[in-house]
Amino acid sequence: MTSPVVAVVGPTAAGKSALGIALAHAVGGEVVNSDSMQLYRGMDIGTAKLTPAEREGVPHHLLDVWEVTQPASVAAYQRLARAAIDDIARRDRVPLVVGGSGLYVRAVLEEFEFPGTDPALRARLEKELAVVGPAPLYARLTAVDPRAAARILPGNGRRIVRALEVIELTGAPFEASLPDPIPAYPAVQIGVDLEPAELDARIAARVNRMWVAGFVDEVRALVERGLRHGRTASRALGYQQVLAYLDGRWSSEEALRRTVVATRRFVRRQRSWFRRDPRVIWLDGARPDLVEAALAAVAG
RNA sequence: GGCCAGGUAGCUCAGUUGGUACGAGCGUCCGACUGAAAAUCGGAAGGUCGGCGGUUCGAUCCCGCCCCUGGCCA
Repeated sequence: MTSPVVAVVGPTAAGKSALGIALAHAVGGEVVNSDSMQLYRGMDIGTAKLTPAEREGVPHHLLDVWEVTQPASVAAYQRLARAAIDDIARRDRVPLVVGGSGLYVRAVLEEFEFPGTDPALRARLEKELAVVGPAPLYARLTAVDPRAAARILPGNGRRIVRALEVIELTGAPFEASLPDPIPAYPAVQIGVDLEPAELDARIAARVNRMWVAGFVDEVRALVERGLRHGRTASRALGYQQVLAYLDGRWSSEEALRRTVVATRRFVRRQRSWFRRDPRVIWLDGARPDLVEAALAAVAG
């Protein structure tokens, strides 16, 4: 019997990476990253990616696989992650999916089929959105697929465009809500979180440390490699703010401050995503016996 | 000490020619989320309108005094 996949989820800065390492040592596991931004090569300081030394010899998969100019893709990630998990399991090791990108985690752990995409069609719709705004596109969606329209808010241009893309591409309606979960692997999900005040303090400290560690230089170097043309990477937390600083729009202090604030907002979204999944077993990241508690949860 | 500007939501500010503040942006809280998800979008809670007194049927808006902040002068 193959061992279940263990997922470590929760808001940023709560201690997922460290727990992942500890669990890997304890159960003979390997980490599969499920943090959308850590997939980018060169985005290290700003994503709080573990350094090779901090990985303590534990193999990590799906770090540094994309160039910053490449747009991120859940579907692509899904294929890569499943291949990594299958490979780890085949070697009788335990796959540990560690990261805070909720959709990515679900896409891997559950039966989740993404309809296709068509870059040209997408570009056309996005251009239209930029020119006329979401209202006309929403009206069209309402006419073509009222069910999908009812589930997407009229102002959400991004989702409207995607829905229209899928409908045009497949000729079928777009399922605009999350399906009931059907596990793709037997899995245990461990949620790590901290008291709000404590997590806020950790975030502020972490972002300050990033600046001291040369985050601005990291962004400068990535600009040379095309960061500004990266649809996804250029919008990553912190990177987005430092780019504004490099453009002279904000001072360095302002960029730092706004990164802290934006990270708090991100934490809220992560919580609201993971909280709705009743299967997640929540543990306080501050408890001294965190690793033991997590192992107990894994053992069932 | 004198002059000027200003004190309205947690923050930065609109506004009311005197009649219950349609306040805005940001923050905060809650939620949605199927190929950008560290993205995108929605909802809610927050206000003794600096203090005291006066004028008025009625004052956040007018008058007086006081307190506080910034600038200029001395």
